[in-house]
Amino acid sequence: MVYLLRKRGAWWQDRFHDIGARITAPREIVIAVLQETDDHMSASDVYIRAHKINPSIGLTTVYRTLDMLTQLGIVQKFDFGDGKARFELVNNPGGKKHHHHLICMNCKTIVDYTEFLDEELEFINKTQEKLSKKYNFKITDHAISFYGYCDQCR
Amino acid sequence: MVYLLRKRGAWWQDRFHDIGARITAPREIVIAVLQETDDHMSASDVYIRAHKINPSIGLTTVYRTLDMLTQLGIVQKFDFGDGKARFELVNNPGGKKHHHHLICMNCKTIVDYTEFLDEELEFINKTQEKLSKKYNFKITDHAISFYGYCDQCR
DNA sequence: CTGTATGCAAACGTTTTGCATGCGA
DNA sequence: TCGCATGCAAAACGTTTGCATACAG
Repeated sequence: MVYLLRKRGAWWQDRFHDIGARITAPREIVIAVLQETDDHMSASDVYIRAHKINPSIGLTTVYRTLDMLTQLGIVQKFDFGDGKARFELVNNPGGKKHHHHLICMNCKTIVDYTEFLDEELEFINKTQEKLSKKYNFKITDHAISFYGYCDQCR
Repeated sequence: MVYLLRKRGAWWQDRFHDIGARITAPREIVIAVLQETDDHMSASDVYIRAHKINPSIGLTTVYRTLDMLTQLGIVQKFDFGDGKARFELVNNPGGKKHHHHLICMNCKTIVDYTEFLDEELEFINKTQEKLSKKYNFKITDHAISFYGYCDQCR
C-alpha cells in the first residue's frame, strides 16, 4: 500500500527524496529527454532537446543534473574519444537493456550490442568477485568496449 | 638476416617507415617517455617529462605525436573521467602487459590489473568473433573497465 | 521562511588550428 | 631540394564556478 502510494511518482523520485534532493522542472525534463531517446547524448544534445521543451532551462543545470544522476547511478557517463562525455539512462523501466559498445575509430559510430551477455555475465561476475577481494574495491559497474572499424570504414 | 638488420632500429621505427612518417627527435622522445613509466600519462604529463629531456619540444607536437601513435595502434588512449585523456604504450617489448582498469569513482585512482586474463581471453575472443560477424566490424582492440570505490573511499 | 536549485556570464583547462620556420630523407 | 614536422600564439571547445535570484519543501 505504502509502496503503491510511493509508486505514484516517477520511478526516480524515491531516490531523490532519499537524499533530500528536490524535484524540479529542469530535473524532470532532463530525465524525460534521456528517456525519450536511445542515442548516446552529450550534455549539449540534452540541453538542446530540453530547451525545446522549456526554453528557460540553462546548460549549466543540465550539466549539474547529469552529474548528479551519474553519482546516483541513474545515468552512466561514457567517453568515446570525441572530446565530449555521453550519457545514458540505466536500468529504467522500459528503457535500454544492459549493453556494451562497438566503436568505429574512424567515423566514431557507436553500435550498442546486447547479444552474448550470458557468457559475459558469468565472466564478469567471476572477475568482479576476484578483483573486489584482491584490491578491496566495492565494484558497482563495468564497461566493455570493442574498438575497430565499421563496415564503411574498414 | 634482413629481419636482424631491420631490428637494429627501435622497435617502432619500421611502422613509421611503412607509412612514410619521419623519425624525428620529438617523436623519439615522446616514445621514450612513454616507455620509461608505468603511469597513465596525460598529454601534459608527457610534455613535462619530454621538456626536461629537450626543452625545445612543444606541447602541440606532443599532442600530434600521441594522436599519430594512437592511430597506429602503438599507444592506447583512455579517458577516466577527469577531463584529460591518458595514454599508454601497448605491446611494446619490455613494456606493460595486457591489462585492464579498476577505477575509483570518488578519488579517480586507477588500478591496473593483469590477473584473470585467461578467462578473459576466451570470453573476449568468442565475443569478438561473433560481433565482427554480426556487425561487419574489423575489431582491433578492446577495453574492460570496472567502476566502484577503492579501499579508502568505500 | 529557509536553503537548495537555477540561470547567466565569466573563468578554466584541455585540445586544436593557422602559419611561418626547421629539418629529415 | 621538397615537403612533412615543428613551435608558437591564438582560438576553440567542453565543462566548471561565482553569484544573485527563484522556488520547492
